[in-house]
Amino acid sequence: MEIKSAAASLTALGHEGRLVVYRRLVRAGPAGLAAGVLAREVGLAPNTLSASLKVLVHAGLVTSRRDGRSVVYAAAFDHMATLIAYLVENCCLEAIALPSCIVAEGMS
Amino acid sequence: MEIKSAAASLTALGHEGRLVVYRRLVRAGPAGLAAGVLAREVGLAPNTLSASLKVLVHAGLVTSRRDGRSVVYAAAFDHMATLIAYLVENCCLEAIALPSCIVAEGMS
DNA sequence: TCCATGATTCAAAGATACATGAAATATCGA
DNA sequence: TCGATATTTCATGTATCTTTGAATCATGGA
Repeated sequence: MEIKSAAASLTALGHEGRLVVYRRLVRAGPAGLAAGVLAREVGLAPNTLSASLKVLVHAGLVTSRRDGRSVVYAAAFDHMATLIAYLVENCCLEAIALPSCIVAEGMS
Repeated sequence: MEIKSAAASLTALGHEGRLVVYRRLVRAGPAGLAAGVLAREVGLAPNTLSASLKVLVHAGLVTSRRDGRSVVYAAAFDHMATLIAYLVENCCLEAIALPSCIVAEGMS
């Protein structure tokens, strides 16, 4: 992962509202959640949530697909795994031996 | 780690300039680096760097101590370990079994 | 086709963040 | 104390972010 992508991902998550949204999507698992359901659950206006999701999708942390009238959003677990690996490799002490532990057994 | 602290840390790192600064401090290890040296190495004006360091310190990611005429900054490795643990616990799939691997062997 | 539902886009306003020159503060040595 | 070095603070202008109401777009059913 390049530094620009890492910074974009960190910025996207560095907003309490978006972090709440992302965490809710993580709990929803790969099946994801429709935008409307998500809006009700996290207590955001539909347009506000749409803006937050746009940032998360643009950063690569979330994917979307249309399902009938709904648009279903899901956490991109592989992207988060890559981000965590970046932090471990670049932002930790003596981290050379760790990534395999995280990436291999971790998430995705 | 609380969500507010996590968001603040992610925001602090979600800025390419600050991420570069933080990575340089990580490479410097626990001994840290003086502000002036850091400014020269990352190519930032002293006052600009000072502002970036202020954000990182406020987020808890970096510590500072005065050493003579210099102020030495160092990465707070334990804080980063906590942040990574937060991401693994809250933002990953089936992460229940993982944190010990990271926190125990990881960094700090 | 027409309507209802689900979601996004647009525009505008207010709030924050960013970088920078100039000034101020802190420390040390002469 | 005086000057030099190291760093921070302040003030400023600019840019970006965030939210929200209103309008628009997309889909499916009658």
